[in-house]
Amino acid sequence: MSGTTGAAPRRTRSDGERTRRLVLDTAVRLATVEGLDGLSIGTLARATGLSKSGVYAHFESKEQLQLATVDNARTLFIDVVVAPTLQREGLDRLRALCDAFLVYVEERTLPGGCFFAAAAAELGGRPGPLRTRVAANQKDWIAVLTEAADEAVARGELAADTDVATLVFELNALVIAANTAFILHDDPGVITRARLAVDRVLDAASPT
Amino acid sequence: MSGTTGAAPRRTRSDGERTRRLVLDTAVRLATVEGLDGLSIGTLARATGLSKSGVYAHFESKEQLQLATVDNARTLFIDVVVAPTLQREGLDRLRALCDAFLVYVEERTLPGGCFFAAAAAELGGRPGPLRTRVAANQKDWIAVLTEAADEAVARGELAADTDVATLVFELNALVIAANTAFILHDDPGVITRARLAVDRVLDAASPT
DNA sequence: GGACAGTACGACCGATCGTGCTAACTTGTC
DNA sequence: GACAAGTTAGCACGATCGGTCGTACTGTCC
Repeated sequence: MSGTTGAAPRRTRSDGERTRRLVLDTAVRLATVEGLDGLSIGTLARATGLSKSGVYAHFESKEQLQLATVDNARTLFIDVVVAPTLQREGLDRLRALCDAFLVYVEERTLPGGCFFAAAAAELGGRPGPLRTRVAANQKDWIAVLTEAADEAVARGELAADTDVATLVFELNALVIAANTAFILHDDPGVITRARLAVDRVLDAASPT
Repeated sequence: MSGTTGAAPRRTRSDGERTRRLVLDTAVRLATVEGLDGLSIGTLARATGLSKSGVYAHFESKEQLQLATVDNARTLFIDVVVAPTLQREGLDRLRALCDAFLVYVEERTLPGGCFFAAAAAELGGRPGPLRTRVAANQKDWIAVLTEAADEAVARGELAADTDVATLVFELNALVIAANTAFILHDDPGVITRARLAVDRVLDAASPT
């Protein structure tokens, strides 16, 4: 049906970057539901309204697309969760980080919950560049939490003998578990429970 | 190469059930790495040495195979994690449950870690019979933990005013986070850290 | 005003996907 | 020894997979 007649809207040159971002933003959203591997070029093309090769033109391979998707998810995570807490410090910031993560989940910023929680579970057992990059991002997140916790200890807002690594492990476990349960059971109550648990953990580490 | 000559070993009639179990056991192991959706009939055939139709003969559809795989994973989980703690009671049993789970992860009983952790992350955002069944199993696990914790409170091994639901949420979060981190980073240290955190949480809830 | 890099399309490739159908062969029952 | 039931393999299907190719159009630079 679509003849060779040029009735279609013409593309300007700078539309390339915009299209690339559209593809990657769509990829991040889709990947939280279908998984990074379940995400197919065809699905991505349909979701963006492009043709398969139109999508493919921006990436040299599917793996490159997946890597770019991870990077895009990182940017989004930083914007939504980390950046808003940058002007806070110490314990205040630590609480803000946990809360921002829970808001990011409960507001369904991404349809399938936290991108990195999904990616970590999917790629965990499969060595390769993708897993490496996801793991690095996860470590960065732990480092952000650790930095805030260390600062809280230095300021005397948490007990001086606090085992920061274990504390951070606990906090991360709580918010990730909230993400999983929220997505799996569609139950907003688990977010509330996670907030309660975060408070309890931080209170337990408060200086005597 | 394989001609029509019947040189292959003949199967006895009761081999059907055995083959079905072989397929399902293989499916559980593979699913922790490839995901329940990433698992394909062809891969499963290759891994078991059967032909594609030989695998398929035991199930009416791929979804039925997936559901049977979930049920098989449930049986394995009960055998490995829950059953060994049945003769214990109260706080002792609660500790044993957490520890058994961590052993189940650290010994790589399944190559991709806990089956249900992987399945929950994969199917979370996708409503359907599969997600429903996975969610039900997850609730059962929480119920097992809750039962032990309630008993511990009743026996006075945990403080009478313990918020059992939040405590169980915390314990589950810790062991699941250990699973994810262990698989993602190949780091046995996180198991140790999780044990530490479990002890801390339980100690914090001990009666005054 | 060409040359050129960028952008997007449709057609197509071999491989694999889930799923049927049929045939060969085994075992247990009569 | 015939026969039903069960078990597995072979083969083929339409669809979709990741990926390539040739083509047409765009804006930019010389």
